[in-house]
Amino acid sequence: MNNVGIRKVAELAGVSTATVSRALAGKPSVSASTRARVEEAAKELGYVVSATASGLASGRTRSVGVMMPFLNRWFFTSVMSGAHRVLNDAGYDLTIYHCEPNRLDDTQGVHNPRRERLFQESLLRHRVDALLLVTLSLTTTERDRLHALGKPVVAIDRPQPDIPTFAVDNLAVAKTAVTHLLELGHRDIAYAGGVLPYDLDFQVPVLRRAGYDTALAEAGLPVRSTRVAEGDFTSQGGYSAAMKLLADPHHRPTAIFAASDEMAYGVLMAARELDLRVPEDLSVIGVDGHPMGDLLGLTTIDQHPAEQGAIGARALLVELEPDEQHPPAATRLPFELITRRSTAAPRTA
Amino acid sequence: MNNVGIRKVAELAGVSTATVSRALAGKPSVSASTRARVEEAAKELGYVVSATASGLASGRTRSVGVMMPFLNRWFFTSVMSGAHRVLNDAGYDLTIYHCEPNRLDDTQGVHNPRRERLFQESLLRHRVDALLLVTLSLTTTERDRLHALGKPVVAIDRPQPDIPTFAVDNLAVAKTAVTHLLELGHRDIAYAGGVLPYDLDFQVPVLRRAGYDTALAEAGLPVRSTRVAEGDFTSQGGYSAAMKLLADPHHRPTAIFAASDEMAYGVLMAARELDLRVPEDLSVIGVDGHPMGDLLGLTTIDQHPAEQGAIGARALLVELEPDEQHPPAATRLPFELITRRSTAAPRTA
DNA sequence: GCTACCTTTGTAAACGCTTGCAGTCTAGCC
DNA sequence: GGCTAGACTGCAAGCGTTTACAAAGGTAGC
Repeated sequence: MNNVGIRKVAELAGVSTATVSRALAGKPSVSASTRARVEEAAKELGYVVSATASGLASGRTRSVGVMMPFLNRWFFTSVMSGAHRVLNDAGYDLTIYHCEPNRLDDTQGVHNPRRERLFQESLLRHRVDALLLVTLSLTTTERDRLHALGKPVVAIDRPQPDIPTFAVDNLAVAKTAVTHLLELGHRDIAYAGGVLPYDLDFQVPVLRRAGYDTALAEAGLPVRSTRVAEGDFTSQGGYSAAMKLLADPHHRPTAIFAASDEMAYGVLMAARELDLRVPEDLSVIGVDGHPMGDLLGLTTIDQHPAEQGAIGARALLVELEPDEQHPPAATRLPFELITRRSTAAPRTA
Repeated sequence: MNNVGIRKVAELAGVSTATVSRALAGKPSVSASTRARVEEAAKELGYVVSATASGLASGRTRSVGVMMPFLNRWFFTSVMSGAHRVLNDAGYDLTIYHCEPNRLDDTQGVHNPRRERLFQESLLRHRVDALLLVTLSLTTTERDRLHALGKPVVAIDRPQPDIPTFAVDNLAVAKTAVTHLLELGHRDIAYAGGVLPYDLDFQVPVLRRAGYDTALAEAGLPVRSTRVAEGDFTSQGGYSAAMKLLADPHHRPTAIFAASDEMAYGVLMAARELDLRVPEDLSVIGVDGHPMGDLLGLTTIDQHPAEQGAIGARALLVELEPDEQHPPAATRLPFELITRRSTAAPRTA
């Protein structure tokens, strides 16, 4: 394949392979002149360290695994994208592990062969130095296996016991959204909550729901069950939730807080279908920062998913490269209210 | 880390490491009883072959690289997702390479350090056994470097010289879309074409445009420049293209063929903003099979992106494992007209 | 001028598998 | 019964780096 090995470089540079290795790895104990000579030789021969050989000898692969429940949904891939940028710039490759969701309608200990193989085989191959979990719920067994790997692990968006997690303060996010609506004068605000069909512990939706409840309570407003509906985290889910919330033409909420932007799109569809104008008849606010929100004029809480991935990645780098100087890690993730056309004061206010 | 090596398994099973290796690799020259004993020993010890060691010794990493210009756009990640399923089931991991687009507004030979590093370093590390290129335009130099790797390479969606490519027949896709509109009775059909801001050779949009032209020509209709507009492949792009196409209130097309579903969403927005009802005042058809199309009632040509990824992956597997029995590879990719609410006969028909 | 120490480099032993080659054993054949 | 082919298995040499340790060459202090 690549017939240029470290030996040829060593020969050309007139040093030993050990020195080549040290020079190319940026080790300090190499004189400037030697390092220069080695680098030039390497460039001339087009030499690049073999990942497998280096990995075997050093025990480090310079590769990080990203585990996610969905490989083609915007939020998850945005996180991945942000992580990729950071890790790649630090010289790491990304390997993706698809951790298939355990569906709610399955029994807890359901036998999912792919997922099982992931934890019992793939991860044990030690192809990666560290793992980034994106919005994942793990069983105790799975968490144990992860810890047994003895590698840095960081979770994004969904806290896991014993795993450092980076997530926005979902309660605060929800409160911000609802408060925005309250400040516009809304008093009858509904919540289109997200249910992950695969989620075993509901963190995100529960917290957002709690934020909704809290904000209403603080405003002295009641939380009514007819003002809460659920759907999965897609526009379809948002649509069906909205259809429920808006079912009674004589008693409709004046605003809907949707647990994600894609759900909010569904709410917009529903409103349109019911001939409700947004924001005149109904205000809508979402969460995420999905790119189509701009065009649709959707007010949202942007939680900067790519930035979340980047932050998680930096946290891993801190552990992977303790010598390096790292900027202090942000622990509380930023979010931001973006006001667009879909929210306004209620007509009857 | 993982202190169970092949030697312990060999001891426990009472055989040599060579036999363990062969048994676990599924080589034929191992007796059934020995194989069983080895497998049991491995399971008991929780032994899994080390990826690096195996890779170094055998020269094969059991990992495939996926190169894409965008890491968080639906089409690309759907392809990746389909490929992942197939490859993972075959025992391969996926490593992602972000090949940053060379933007159109750059000079051709633009110096993009990340992209350069990808071709001059990352790929040379031989971390993967094969490569899947998703909608990528490469320079000659880059293609040469790829070939120099001596590894199986397959491209999806955008033909590259000397690289086996799997793509839908974009001309036929466009013709199907336009023909659908013609059959509904439309005679004034516009094209909201996609421009990839990064694309250097325009394959997809050009072919779709050609299909549009052909279908019109076959129907004896003229192609007018005022009926063609371009935007990037996003809903924003579709929106601005549609705003141009629909600018003259007295002379509007009765239908718009958008080069992607996301663009079609933008067209729908534009129509709505102009108080045009869909499909009464304007029919809209897209291409892709994006999941939100269902809710939006968008007629589209589904090109099954995940299936494209799967097909590309299978093609790689054929080359990676010549011994195995493989089903014959599909070469022409399937697509499918999905009729929904956004298209109907024109009112004036 | 001698010692002690630091910097830089080389030597060679891993790292944990895979695989060509050779050897053993069994069974079939004449 | 001797011979051969074939089926298994083991031996040991890599695979291409990294890195602990040793060695060499300076430098500075006294």
